[in-house]
Amino acid sequence: MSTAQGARARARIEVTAAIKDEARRQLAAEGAARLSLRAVARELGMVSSALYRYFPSRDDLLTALIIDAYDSLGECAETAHEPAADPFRRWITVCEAVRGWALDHPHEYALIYGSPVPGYTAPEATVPPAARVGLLLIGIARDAHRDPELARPPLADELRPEAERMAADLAPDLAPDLPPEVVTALVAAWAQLYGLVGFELFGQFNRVVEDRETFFRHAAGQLARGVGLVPTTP
Amino acid sequence: MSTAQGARARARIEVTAAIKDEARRQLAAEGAARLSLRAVARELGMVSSALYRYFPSRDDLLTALIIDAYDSLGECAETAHEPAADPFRRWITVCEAVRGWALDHPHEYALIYGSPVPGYTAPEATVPPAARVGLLLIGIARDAHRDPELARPPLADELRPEAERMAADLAPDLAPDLPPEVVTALVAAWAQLYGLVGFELFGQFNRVVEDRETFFRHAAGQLARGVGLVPTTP
DNA sequence: CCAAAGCAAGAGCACTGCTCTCTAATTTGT
DNA sequence: ACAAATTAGAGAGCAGTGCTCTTGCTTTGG
Repeated sequence: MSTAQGARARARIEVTAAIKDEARRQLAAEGAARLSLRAVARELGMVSSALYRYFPSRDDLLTALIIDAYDSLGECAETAHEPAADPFRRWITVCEAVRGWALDHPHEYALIYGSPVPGYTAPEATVPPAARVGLLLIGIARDAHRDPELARPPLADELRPEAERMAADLAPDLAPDLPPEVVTALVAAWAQLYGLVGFELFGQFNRVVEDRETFFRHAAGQLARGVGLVPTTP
Repeated sequence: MSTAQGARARARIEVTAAIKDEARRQLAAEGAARLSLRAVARELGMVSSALYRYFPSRDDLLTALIIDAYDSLGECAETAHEPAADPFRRWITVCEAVRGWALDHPHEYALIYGSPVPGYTAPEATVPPAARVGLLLIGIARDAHRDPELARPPLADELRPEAERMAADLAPDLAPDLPPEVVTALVAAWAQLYGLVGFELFGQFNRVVEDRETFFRHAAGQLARGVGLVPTTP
């Protein structure tokens, strides 16, 4: 007797998982560019052509790994998150979780936030998992800005009219309840966070920054300040 | 009659240049991962093995392209730089030059600031050209902080002792004449600048930021503020 | 002027992604 | 329960890759 879905279907999801596991191992060991379908199949004791029943191309395998990586990072950040703490602490915690995950999974981080594989465009399916960390940060800012004591990040004085229009275009779909300048600062901080992590990960800080842990904590704190999570202490 | 170095030597540098040119064309057209030694040789009408007389491996060709890219970016930033303007304007100009170069040369930007090629570690020769933009930014900050009116970026209050030690370790070799907290802010701004550019370039801002030009200018302005290039206007 | 060094060419190895055909097993419809 | 349809795996094969080695030829330097 077989289960509702039949033995074949179950074998399929098992093999699919095994392929992804082995592919992830090779990814972690060698990097995305050296991930080889044939090597994965070889390691799994199957012939390479059989693998194409599960993933129609190498790019499809990579897409699956990308989605998993986004989810892994998102889950890591969500787990680390302490919703009860104050906004500043929450912000730092999430940022450090992102950095920690990146240091633990450098090749997967490179896969999702490094240069995209040429000719490869991420399908729509990657969007929701990719947004998880961003949503977390938005949530922190949202909670924080219930407190009227907090500073609003100022728009640069120079080109305020343009900047205000830009910020207004930016805000609505993303976080309608937050002031436009906060959303702007948030998006910038989001990108800058990945700049910090990427530079550390890809070796740009070698021989420049020694105590990277402290440096990152400090920089993340400044980002929080930019988003207006820190009360102005004059 | 041949020149001092002989015809053979001249042919060598010509062929070397032709190889790099063709490689750069393929890089721009297809990206680093699809750059093929054989294709370069084919396009140049020579056989692939002949190419190894000029570049002992594909990685060496890539290294040459990386150095050229760093130099191209550095020169672009230095050309755009207006040493006579005020620090804020100088900062913005250099940042926008970096962004512009990145948008014009996406694959070359990905090559130098994206995920490193697996197993590839940049040789020492890449360090000086890679530092050009950084030195430019340091110079701007140095000039700016001759003005005592400018704000010093504050260290985060939370962990000031650690942060001060970190900043002190960071400063000496980089810019001994600048206050440690400025150097810290500078290094962070440097990384964050590349986070902003990378996110735009690699599509992370799709459907999020529409007016990217204005957004970037604003964010770069905030970076300048973080480095203390803007007088505090209370 | 002749040996030494530098060069292009070709063949070849081990590898890659991917397609095709063929066989065997399993699921499904009647 | 049995035939039909679907599906998994195996193998051969194609076009491409980086790279090495050997073979002649040309330029160079003593």
